[in-house]
Amino acid sequence: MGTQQIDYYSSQDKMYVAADCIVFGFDEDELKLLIFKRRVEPDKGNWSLIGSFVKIDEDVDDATRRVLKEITGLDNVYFEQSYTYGNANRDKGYRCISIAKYALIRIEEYDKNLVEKHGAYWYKINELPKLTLDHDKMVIDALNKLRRKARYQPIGFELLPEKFTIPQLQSLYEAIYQRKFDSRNFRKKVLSLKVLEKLDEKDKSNSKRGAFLYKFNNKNYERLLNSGYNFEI
Amino acid sequence: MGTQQIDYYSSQDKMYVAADCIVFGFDEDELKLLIFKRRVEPDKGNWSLIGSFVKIDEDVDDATRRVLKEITGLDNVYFEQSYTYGNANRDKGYRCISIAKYALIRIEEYDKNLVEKHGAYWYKINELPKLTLDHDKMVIDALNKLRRKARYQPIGFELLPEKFTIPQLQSLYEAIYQRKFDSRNFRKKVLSLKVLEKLDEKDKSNSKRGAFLYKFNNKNYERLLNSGYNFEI
DNA sequence: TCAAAAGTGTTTATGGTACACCCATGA
DNA sequence: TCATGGGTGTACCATAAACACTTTTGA
Repeated sequence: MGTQQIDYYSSQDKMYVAADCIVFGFDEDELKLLIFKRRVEPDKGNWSLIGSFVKIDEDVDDATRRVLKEITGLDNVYFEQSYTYGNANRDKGYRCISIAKYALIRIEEYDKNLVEKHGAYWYKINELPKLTLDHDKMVIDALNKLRRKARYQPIGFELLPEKFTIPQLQSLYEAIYQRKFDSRNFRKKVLSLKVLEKLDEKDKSNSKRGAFLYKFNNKNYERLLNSGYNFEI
Repeated sequence: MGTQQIDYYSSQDKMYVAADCIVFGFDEDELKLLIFKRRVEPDKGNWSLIGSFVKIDEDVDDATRRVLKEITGLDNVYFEQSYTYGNANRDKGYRCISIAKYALIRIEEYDKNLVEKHGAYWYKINELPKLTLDHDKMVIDALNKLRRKARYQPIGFELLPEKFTIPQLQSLYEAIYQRKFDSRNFRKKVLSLKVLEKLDEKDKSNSKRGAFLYKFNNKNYERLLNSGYNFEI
């Protein structure tokens, strides 16, 4: 805050602040979004992102972690801040500012029991139903942020299992950018970054021959980031 | 907001929301930041960004415009959202969430009378004093956002007068990125974008020979953006 | 006439892009 | 044996980077 300290909030009206989460996952070569069918009014039956009001003594990031934990059962979910939506009339009936965060989760780690409990479903990113309020825009914005970020940080790894194959990594990037890449050029590029460690195991779930598994080398990644680079696939 | 509608705000405590502005300007080959010496408690005498609480029925962007208008006397100042700062203890005594915006203004258009009125000063970006609270971090984050954005949008034009020379444009980019560029390569690059229109006038304020003035061609810029590009100087 | 900034071209290096075939294996 | 996905190398082109001298003109 700056120089002004006028009490604008002396009226009865309350300013609500919500941490809303755009939860991306990757599964079966598809980028997916976790959304919820509202089971209470207002807007019962409509699809929505998940979120929660931020408590008065709670960091916004902690509110985000709380929401993600409740929904996915996971601690330490990767998330980044997207935009903050502050139009006075964006919500119905009350003033609510939404601080949007996008999260990336490995679908196979996701606790499936939580789905039914919360009325949650994974939708393919290009088959989404209409969402409530301005949530459609929030998804578009988050996806654009993800795409932009994935260009200069190998963020995509957050969406893959710990061990993954290069064809898997490629199909993830194809899902994020919604276009095909040449497999020779893709492989050349990601290997040139030297952040992948080849393992002795193969994953044979997709082919008879099997594809070598790799894991992500965090130490080399740090080095890469500090030297400043650009993914540019 | 998502599925939860619990009333976390039933206590006396209020959640404040502020629109805080990181105002960049360009002058005499230097990138500058507009900051304020607080003349009231708390934190009297400390340097601070400018901001205001968001009114209950006011869009956050409108609050930003209100602040910028009051400080600079200008309508239609260019601004972008930076981060939202939501730590519970980031402000003193009360809970305040800060939605940070960075603004770019042409210093010569700035109404100098407003400086004294608000206790405002332009500081060179690399000679800033310590700012109050987390405002130092807000400036660093905003500067990084500006740098990143300037790579894929010719955002720098917002900081220059309507008519400007190529050496001026270069020194702006040198101020933003804090490094030198080769003048031949810089000129080649910006002219290749075809968003500059050469005028018949010269600016002789910096040399006897004078440098041709250019203006920014908005139509070509739109075309450029839609075709997707990357400034990459 | 000279100091100081404006303006101009070419060469080299790097990295992106396009492109087609062989390999391994389980069914 | 064959269908399927995994894996490899090369040639070309576009663009970034490095680099030095001439021009203009007011003082």
